[in-house]
Amino acid sequence: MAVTDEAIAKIQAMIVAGDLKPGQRLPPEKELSESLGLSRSSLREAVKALELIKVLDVRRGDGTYVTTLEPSLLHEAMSFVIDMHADGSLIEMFEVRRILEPSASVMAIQHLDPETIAELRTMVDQVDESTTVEDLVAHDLQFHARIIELSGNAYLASLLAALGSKTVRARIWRGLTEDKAVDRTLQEHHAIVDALEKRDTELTRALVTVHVSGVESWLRRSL
Amino acid sequence: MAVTDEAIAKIQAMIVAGDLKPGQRLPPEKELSESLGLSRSSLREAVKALELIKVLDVRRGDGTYVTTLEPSLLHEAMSFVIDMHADGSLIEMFEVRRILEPSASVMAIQHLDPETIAELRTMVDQVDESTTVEDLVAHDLQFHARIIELSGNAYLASLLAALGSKTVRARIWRGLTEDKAVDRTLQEHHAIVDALEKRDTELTRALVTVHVSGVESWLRRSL
DNA sequence: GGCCGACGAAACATCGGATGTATCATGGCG
DNA sequence: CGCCATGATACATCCGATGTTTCGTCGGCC
Repeated sequence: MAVTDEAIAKIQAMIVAGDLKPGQRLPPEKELSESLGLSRSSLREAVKALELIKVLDVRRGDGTYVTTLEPSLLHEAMSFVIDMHADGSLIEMFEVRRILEPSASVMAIQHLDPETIAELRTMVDQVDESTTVEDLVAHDLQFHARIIELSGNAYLASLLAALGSKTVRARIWRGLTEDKAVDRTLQEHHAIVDALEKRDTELTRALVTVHVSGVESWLRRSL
Repeated sequence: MAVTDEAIAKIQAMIVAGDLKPGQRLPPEKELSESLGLSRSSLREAVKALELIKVLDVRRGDGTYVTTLEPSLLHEAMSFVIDMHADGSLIEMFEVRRILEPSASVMAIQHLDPETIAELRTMVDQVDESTTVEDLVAHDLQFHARIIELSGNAYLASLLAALGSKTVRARIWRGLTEDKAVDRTLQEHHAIVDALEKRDTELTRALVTVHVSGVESWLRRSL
């Protein structure tokens, strides 16, 4: 194994072992490279790799820090990969979303309070047929993200966020709007909020499933 | 933005745009660094980062290639992050698995043939109470992986593979075996194969849910 | 006494080149 | 025809120099 890969493994090990805690600052590059037994250049390659997946946070002129290592990390690491795939694999990603999102929405019911319901309703009311495509995409993203976040499971939220990443969703919407499916989507969003408010788990699950499946079938037709 | 980050973005863009296709070889480091307008050292940092998440494959003495970019890429990117978390977040990860795995198993029914059933059955029959812990972990991993693979959705398989990664599962098993839950696990594996053979979707879903939940509740109790 | 700006130390950013090593294709030799 | 030596190519690693950013400190000013 290359020295750089060893360095990556060692840094990871230090984090897992707790020698390096979230938020903690790493020794200077020179120092760390010496203690790990490699050159500064090679160490920098290792650090850069760990920075890409958001494990380390390099602050120029200051130092290198371990990030919070929260579940949202998954989102970062995944979206980079997902954004590169897309297109042919969109259907498979939607299948996964169709499995996860209904359950996530049902889980959200446990954490709902009147204010949150109101917040969701306001969100849906802010858009109508006259809204621009960009705003619609933003709304859809925000609406689903908020509900998912309420599931209380950060990993779940992170996965779904990655699956519905901006790039991917924008591509879909561009096509969808042409078919005038906007009304239907907004209607469904309304219905979902209603079901959540009633704390109706079965209905929520069904509505979200239908909602996601709708886009999925459109996708299948148009490919 | 740092030149290295720009380079990462440019390479990613080239892949998305199709200028770099899977399997294709990149220009030599020197050449590419010149055309991207940075030094070889900096380019190497970019390449190393992309190599960590398995987007690029560097073959010493030969050249750097774009990988196949298959969905299994997700697994690589995710497990690195997941292996670093674990412990406190295990429950949340199991919640996600409990949502995904039953559906994946049901999807597998569509792709089952007699040979595959036999394969699964052999797998289960190969272990009993006298098996070592290591072999049990290996069996469990293999059993679930095989079923998941049969779902036909590579992203789904990749996600579940990452969630049930070796490290994570090994930790669980170590504790589970102490509670003599091995019999129960094997019994459940048998039941799952039976349900799959009968192509009973409801039963399969229920059995897998119970199976995963069993570990999950044990986890909750022991934390 | 407190605020603010200048200055210097610390740390990362980037570069260019030198040297080592693995891989592959080629051409000669048996 | 097949095997092996060899050279070209390309990545691996290191080193040292220089630029840029950030932060904390120390004075001076209000």
